[in-house]
Amino acid sequence: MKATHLPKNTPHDLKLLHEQVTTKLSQANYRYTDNRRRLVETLARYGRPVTLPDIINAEPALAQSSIYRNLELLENIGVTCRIAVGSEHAHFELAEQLVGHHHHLICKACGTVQDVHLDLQIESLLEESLAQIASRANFAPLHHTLDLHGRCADCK
Amino acid sequence: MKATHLPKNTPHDLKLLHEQVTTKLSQANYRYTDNRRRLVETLARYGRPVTLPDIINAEPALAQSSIYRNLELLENIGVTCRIAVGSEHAHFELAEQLVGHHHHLICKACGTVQDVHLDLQIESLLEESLAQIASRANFAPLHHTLDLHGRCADCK
DNA sequence: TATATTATGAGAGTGAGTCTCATTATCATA
DNA sequence: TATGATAATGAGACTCACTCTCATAATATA
Repeated sequence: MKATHLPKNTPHDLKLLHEQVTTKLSQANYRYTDNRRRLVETLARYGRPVTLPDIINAEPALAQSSIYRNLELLENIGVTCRIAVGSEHAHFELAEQLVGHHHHLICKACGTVQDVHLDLQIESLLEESLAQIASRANFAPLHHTLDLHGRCADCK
Repeated sequence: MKATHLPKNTPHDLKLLHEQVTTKLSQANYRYTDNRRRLVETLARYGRPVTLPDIINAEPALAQSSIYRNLELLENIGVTCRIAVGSEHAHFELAEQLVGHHHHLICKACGTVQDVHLDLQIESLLEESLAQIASRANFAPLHHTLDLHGRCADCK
């Protein structure tokens, strides 16, 4: 029962991931092409938000335009997620509905983003508090993001 | 003692704000030019993160290149802050050391960003928890950001 | 006032991301 | 397994937020 929300990138997990993506794609009448498999697998292997150069570096055969196109398509069906961390490149990772809710450590120096998990207790307190804030502002909340900015182990 | 961290945009507060900015600028050997005053005042008046078009809309006489240049300069001395919310334009607001620590409600539809404040108790719990996470990851934390994404009162 | 320094604005330049369109791959049905 | 319809791909043109350049203008100090 521990950390079932963490991607482990073992063959078994990859198979499960592919099954989930297959379902989501077919429900939306899309095909799980080789390009899309490689893209999803690359994101799973990195296990953290990556930029387009990161993806191309891992899969040089993929065309830039196809990657962007597929990242958008996959985002629309809840497989992928795009995050803006302020660096020149956007970052992409697997959606929370696949890898679980989490937060980010963002390095101001090298731009690398790392996934972390908040204590469940504080997480629920936080959600409660945010729900209150939202209702006070007449705001319809969808999800929250919590980022810790600083310097990573390599850069500090 | 209530909400002293909130900008109120009254003449008195503006005067105080200008004094603080004057100090910061002169400490860094910069001049508080008319352009910079107008920029700071515009940000104060909006009271929420705004885009470059927003600024030009409020102060059409300011040149685009000067605004960007000054926003960067002001950010470097802790007057201004740039945030990436994922929309096409970056957002800018007064730095937390001037207007206090706060968080954002981000509207997925219109892109507007609104400032909100978290319960002090939860805020400190959160900070504690983040400090733990950081030390575990050997990460040197500087500050955190917490955004609630959804639809604002006008768009929902 | 003279001179050095800083700030400004117009517009050229950069580059991440998007769009186009001709080609290729895949599906459904006979 | 052919055949036509649809979906996906890739190369490169294009967009546009943002940055850079450089000549001019404003300000400070002597």
